[in-house]
Amino acid sequence: MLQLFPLRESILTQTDQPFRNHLLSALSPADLALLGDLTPVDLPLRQTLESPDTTIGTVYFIECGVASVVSQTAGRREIEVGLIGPEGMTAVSLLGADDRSPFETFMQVEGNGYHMPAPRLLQALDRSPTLNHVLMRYARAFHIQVAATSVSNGYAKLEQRLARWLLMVSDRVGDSFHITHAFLATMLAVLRAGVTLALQVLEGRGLIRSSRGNVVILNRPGLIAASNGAYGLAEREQSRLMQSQDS
Amino acid sequence: MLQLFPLRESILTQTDQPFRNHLLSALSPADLALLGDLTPVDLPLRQTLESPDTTIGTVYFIECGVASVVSQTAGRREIEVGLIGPEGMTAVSLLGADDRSPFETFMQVEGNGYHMPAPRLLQALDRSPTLNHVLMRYARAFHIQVAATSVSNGYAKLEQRLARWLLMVSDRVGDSFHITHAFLATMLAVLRAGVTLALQVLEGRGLIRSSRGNVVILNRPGLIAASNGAYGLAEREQSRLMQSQDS
DNA sequence: GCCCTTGGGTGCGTTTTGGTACCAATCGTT
DNA sequence: AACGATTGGTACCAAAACGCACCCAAGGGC
Repeated sequence: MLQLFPLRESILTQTDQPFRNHLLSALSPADLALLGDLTPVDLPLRQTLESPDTTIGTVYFIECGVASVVSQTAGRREIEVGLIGPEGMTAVSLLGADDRSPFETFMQVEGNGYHMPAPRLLQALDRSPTLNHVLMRYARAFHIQVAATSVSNGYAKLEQRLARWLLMVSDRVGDSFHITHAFLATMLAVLRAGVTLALQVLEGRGLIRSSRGNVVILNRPGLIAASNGAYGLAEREQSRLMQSQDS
Repeated sequence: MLQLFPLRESILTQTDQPFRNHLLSALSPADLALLGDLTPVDLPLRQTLESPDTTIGTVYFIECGVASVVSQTAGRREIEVGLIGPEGMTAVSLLGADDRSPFETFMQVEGNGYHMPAPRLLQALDRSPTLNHVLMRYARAFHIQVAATSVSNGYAKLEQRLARWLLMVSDRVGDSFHITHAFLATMLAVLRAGVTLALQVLEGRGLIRSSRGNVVILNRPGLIAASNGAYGLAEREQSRLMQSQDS
């Protein structure tokens, strides 16, 4: 059977890899050397990793935690367009021949990772086709994720979108994590009260457990079913795109 | 003042450029030569340009018309994730180190363009950094457009999303075009009746004129206002990304 | 002309979500 | 222990969208 969640598996399994970040651990020693000094950093809640319309100076590789890529809408509201965890990196713009992004990226679930100067990454990309390939494939997976979010926003009900979001986060940080209803509401661009209701429904079905500021995933297949197809596409594609470099 | 719609302007203005496609007309003679035989093709309504989960064999450069990139959702419904016109090309996946896409691309407003074999494009990309740069910047603009669609799907009302869609199409084919309510409903993943209502509202305000199978944009600034911020971001970014190669 | 297909307009009840407000529970701090 | 801030639960009404169903109108082909 096709392994659909290599991301999830590797996060939950203790490995002897030096890196928990999938990109870093997929790179050859030569490519890692090209990246140079990867500085370890703590990534506390709400820390900004990338500011809108600003030249990107620093690239982050997340080892643990989740960052959200959000758009500021006209009405000052925010909405999430993408989500980054240990499977990826920030600064995907740099892989698209751009030096900035109209979106903001900040930590949604605290953790840690590495960072490095953006120019150094560009230099390394220029010199190593293999590095380029690995990161490019990740960028591709990220773009598909964004498209899948668009689809989800377009036709899925709140409850289904919520289920998808919880699954995506649990893929990246495990089955238990800290998150508030208000934060969730912002990311999904819905009312906080609506999130409360939807969480209660999911909890009523035994799919999750929710206490003050925390969510625990209890029944993953059930949650996937509850997402009604909203969850899955991006994850299959991510898996497909990463396979070539895992083998 | 910053020219926000170079795309639109160049479509409406008769030029002596050999190509109406922005990418092709931005390429140097050397890069064009590298692409080799660009075959002219008519692109009738509903013609498939790219099939989901299938190796991409052909790349299309649209000269006139609009193609939709759509996702097939769980319930067999379709929803648009992106839109391609004379500013761009299909097969953006190829620029992301991928050979396929989970989405389908087909003509939404008929027109014509050029096509070429995908392997030839890959070869050319490999040989010309300048070609690579131009197409990469377009891919970047496209990805931002997809993200903007996600935002629009997430928080905008039907009427605003509709206004955005009409504006995006008019940017690409001019102020009058053929489209049915049912098609619009599918693209926006809403009920056909809802589209009828929303079109009537827009028409009532004198922003458009809608007759059987046709829409005419009458008041562009008004429509932009009606989109309530849903339209604009992707277009500004497109403009920014294309500037470097226009100069 | 006539039929038939396609596209558009409308009505109505239901479901979902938005908007707003207010209260209760929990937590950290003083 | 007391307090304030954060977080979660709930209620109520309005707006929006869904899901049907049904009819009308415009065009095309015969």
